[in-house]
Amino acid sequence: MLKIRPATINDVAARAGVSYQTVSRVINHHPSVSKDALERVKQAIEALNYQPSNAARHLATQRSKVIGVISYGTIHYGPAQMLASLEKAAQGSGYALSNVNVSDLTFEEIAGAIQTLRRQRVDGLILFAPLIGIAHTDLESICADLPLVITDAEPQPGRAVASIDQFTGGRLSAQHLIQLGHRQIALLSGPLSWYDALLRHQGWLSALQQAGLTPVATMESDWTPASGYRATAKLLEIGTPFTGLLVANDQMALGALRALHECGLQLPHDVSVVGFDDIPEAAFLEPPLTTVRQDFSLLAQRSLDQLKACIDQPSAARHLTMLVPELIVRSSTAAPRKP
Amino acid sequence: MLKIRPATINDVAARAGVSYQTVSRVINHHPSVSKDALERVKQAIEALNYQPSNAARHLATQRSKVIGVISYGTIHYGPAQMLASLEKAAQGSGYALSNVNVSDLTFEEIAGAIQTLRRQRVDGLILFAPLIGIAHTDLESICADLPLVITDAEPQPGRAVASIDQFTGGRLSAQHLIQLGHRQIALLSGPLSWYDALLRHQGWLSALQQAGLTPVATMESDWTPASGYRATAKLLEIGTPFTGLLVANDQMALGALRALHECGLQLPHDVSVVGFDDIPEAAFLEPPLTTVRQDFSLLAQRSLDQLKACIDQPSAARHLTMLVPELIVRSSTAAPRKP
DNA sequence: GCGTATATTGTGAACGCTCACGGCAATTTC
DNA sequence: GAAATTGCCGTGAGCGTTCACAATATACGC
Repeated sequence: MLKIRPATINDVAARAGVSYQTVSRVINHHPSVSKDALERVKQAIEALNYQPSNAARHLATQRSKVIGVISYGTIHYGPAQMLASLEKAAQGSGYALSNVNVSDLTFEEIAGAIQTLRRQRVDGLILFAPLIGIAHTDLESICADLPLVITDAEPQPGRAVASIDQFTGGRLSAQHLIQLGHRQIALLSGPLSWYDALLRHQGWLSALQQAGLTPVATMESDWTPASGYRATAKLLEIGTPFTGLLVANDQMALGALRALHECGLQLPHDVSVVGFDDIPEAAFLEPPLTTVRQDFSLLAQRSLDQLKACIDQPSAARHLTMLVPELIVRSSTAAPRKP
Repeated sequence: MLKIRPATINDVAARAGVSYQTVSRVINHHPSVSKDALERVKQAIEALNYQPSNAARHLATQRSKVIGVISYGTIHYGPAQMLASLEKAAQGSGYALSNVNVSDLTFEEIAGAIQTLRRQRVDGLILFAPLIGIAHTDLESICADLPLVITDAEPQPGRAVASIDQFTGGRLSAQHLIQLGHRQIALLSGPLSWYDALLRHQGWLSALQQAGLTPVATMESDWTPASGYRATAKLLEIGTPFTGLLVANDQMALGALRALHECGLQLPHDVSVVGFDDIPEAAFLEPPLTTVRQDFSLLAQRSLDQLKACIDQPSAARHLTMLVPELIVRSSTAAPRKP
């Protein structure tokens, strides 16, 4: 397999008996090409299996047609969904995606990712990472000149943001338990360094407060089933009385379910549990999990739309898109057993 | 935000008072640059926040430093893992990744994806898609000139392949049930158009056959918990007698578990279930799931290593890397209840 | 002090494409 | 029938970088 150079615009031109410019016109669908030339060029393209070089186009047009994504934790359900959806959406509108997954949420990592994407001269950036603890002025300093959409992070004045309203999501799940009659509610948060984990937590607190309640316990875990299991086991061990458990994602809820089972508790009669995400597994857990569903596919589409708007009209006002999540009631929640 | 052109090598050269070539030497770590010039150039780079343009480099060097990935079903656990691992591995060795996720396993889709990646002049291709039904001669015809590693598809003579040995994985799980004493075993496969689903299935059959058994039932589902639930419910409905259930992935196993629970069956005493994948949830199901673990991170690394070898020494012999999966025994399997 | 080796630097061309412009027919206009 | 318009096509330059080569400066040997 000796490396054969791909055909160039000149090869096509020579074969079709026209100038390279005419070929360029054809591949860019420029109208002023004669029927005859068009046909010859098309045949030559076909015969040589010619594909225009993105790199050369990029250099000539100063647009890379690539958008950069900075993501975090793509092994988790939500981010993985989002990424897949973004890719699909980008494909549909002629952009390629370049993803950099940061392994730590430090400023250095983010800055490094931005450098990487800068080398690719991405036309815009979608920041899909929880950015707590990273000063937005710092962020501003390294990508002031890049069209940027922030997703899953704190809204900033003047910044385009597309997000799912995690606060409302948290409120919805807490209100659900409250309406069922629960008064002793424990909270199992995700890592509060994640912006969405924090917002869900705040949403819970807001709803509880409104009902005149305070949580009987508050725990923080790391999104994994194992951590949810440990936290719940601990809660049971120290004998905290609770009839409702709000969990920040379905995977941790799964761990919690397991801990509750092992303790011989009946769900939902002894304890009601609400998750978050509606992973495909949620409906098939024991019992099927009441949870909050987020539409990642729509979020991806909106983020991309906003970014394209930023790219095309750099002067246009940035706005804020908020998608409201949806409560999915299944069998892991019910009215508390009468004492 | 008016679009400011990023600094070029010439800007840096002018600022440092050297020629552009010297700057090129600095960014490529060429030795013959004087201490003095090196320092000045470095400062200028810093001051201008200069990043070399990948596109221009690509054009000049004829290497894009991008590797293309064609993937399928990245919303599922395995592919998502693989993709994340690949990206990490690529980052570590100076390559960027360009992923195209095909939504159908038709030749047209694959060909289209390859066209897209050709435009990017990827240095190599990792085909991470089950390719049953796609003639390898067809594949050969569209990417004979591209370094290619096939993962998760049928090995081809002369093609580099890195794969997890799904057949052995299937055998392992079946042997486990057989050793426990099960004789009535039902099979719940993934879509047999996926190469790995097929191999797992064949692995099961091979082990059963070796023990002189035939499956009491064979079903095919679509990887989702919902499909696993439906298939198992049907199995129970028609009264098939079985004590062991082999399932092609953990998500379907989850659905199966649910169906068994609903029927009032005790696990593992009435029925033993073995899954596949070892998703993070598996250890926390009710009961914790016996399953087969695949090391995607290692697979990604090996695939990339092979691809780099293909790129660097086009004439070297291709070989076949097979990773052996591991049986993880938990509580969803036990000896069958004595009749 | 002169030729020669060595270290450092600069110049021209090329990579594959698009953009701005200019040229030439064929057609239209008066 | 000359001038203006239109449709189609080609030429030159440039995008930001690297490569091959040439040029200069410095050091060394005798």
